[in-house]
Amino acid sequence: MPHIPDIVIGRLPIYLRALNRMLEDEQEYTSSHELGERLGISSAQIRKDLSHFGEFGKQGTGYHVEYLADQVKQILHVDREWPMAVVGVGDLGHAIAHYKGFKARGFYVACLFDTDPDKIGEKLAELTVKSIEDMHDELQRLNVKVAMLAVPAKAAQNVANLLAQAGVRAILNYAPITLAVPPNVRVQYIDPVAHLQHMTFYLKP
Amino acid sequence: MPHIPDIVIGRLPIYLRALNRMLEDEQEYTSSHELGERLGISSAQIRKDLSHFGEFGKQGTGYHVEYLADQVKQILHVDREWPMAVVGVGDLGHAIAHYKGFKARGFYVACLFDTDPDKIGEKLAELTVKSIEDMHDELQRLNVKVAMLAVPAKAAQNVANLLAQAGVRAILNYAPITLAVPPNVRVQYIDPVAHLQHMTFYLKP
DNA sequence: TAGATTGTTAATCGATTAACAATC
DNA sequence: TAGATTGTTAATCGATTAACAATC
Repeated sequence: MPHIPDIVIGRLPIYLRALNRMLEDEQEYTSSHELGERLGISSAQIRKDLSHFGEFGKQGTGYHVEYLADQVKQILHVDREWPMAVVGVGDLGHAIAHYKGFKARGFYVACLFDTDPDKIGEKLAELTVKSIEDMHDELQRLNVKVAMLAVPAKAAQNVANLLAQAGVRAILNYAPITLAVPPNVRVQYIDPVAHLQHMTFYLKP
Repeated sequence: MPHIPDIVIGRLPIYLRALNRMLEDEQEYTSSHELGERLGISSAQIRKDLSHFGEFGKQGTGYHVEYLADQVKQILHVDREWPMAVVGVGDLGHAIAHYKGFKARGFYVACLFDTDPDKIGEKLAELTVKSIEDMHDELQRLNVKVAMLAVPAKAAQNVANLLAQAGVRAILNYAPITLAVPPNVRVQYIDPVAHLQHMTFYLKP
């Protein structure tokens, strides 16, 4: 597996999402054409993307949905359940902690942190909110490599530093700010307002 | 303004985010180099992107932060406040309804909808949750063109159809499913798990 | 066998970058 | 003036698509 473009990796979760949907509908086989049609992507791109990782289809019949889903899960390393930390238990942190959809897709919330003394000690989705002070030790103890960052923008960079120091390697950042992190740490951004602004460009007022 | 690549539009909100940050820090001027360094983007790309829309800088001194921010806001049509509908008031819908960050960036939540009779009538952030049955009329009345979709995956496509029929032109979809919509409706996706899976690819287990 | 669909190659398309004259 | 930085052009780089032999 040499030199796979990051943009290809970014599409695999989308493919997996569609495959899971087909599995729910008890569909046994699919094709690059069908998958492409559903996702608004060309069939050629889907075949090319998958070809980076192996040969998963059969001429004439296409792809076995369950088999392909299993393969993509392996490729993305979500054929297991990654423990995650959630930092910041405001409204968003609560919603994340209660969300039921992680397990089926390779993750679970293993611990919660906040700085607010009123929140520390709070019970939430079978977990107790801990202080940021205890974060380093807890992350090491639970072997947490993945974190979701749901704190105010002002606090985000500082928390990111602490996470990196504690060995976290992947941060999903909900704060509307670009983070600076060491090269061995990956960051992905969730900024709903940025998506909204992207769309209003095309809206004639 | 002919033929501007969509990928360029997608970066403008990121630029705007950084400019707002600089404004908060009372920084008067910036350069494509500084902006690029902060965002992990080349300075050439930033200059090229902006050049699609006009000439906003001065040789030698760079860009006036406030002026550029105002221009980008105009380009994205967020020099106003767009009323939004939120459909689905579960944990996520609650978090969205309570979120304070929309106004400053060009949006506000104007109405809330759900199908659950237990939730209809509930007061939430100064708004009353309405039935999906009333959605069409309410959206027309409030002239809502933008919606956030926070319902379960199973219900999402159906709600998207209703939104499109009611004249909504931009949908921010939190359900982990690709939607089929008429060509005059734009959709953006927020799938946190997809981002997590993107990152675990690079994590050696 | 005939029809369908893969995986792959080569061609096309589009985006990013490097370089620099213009100029504040 | 000297230094800095823009906007733009042309070159480079990379991603997407079209086409098709292979084959189920």
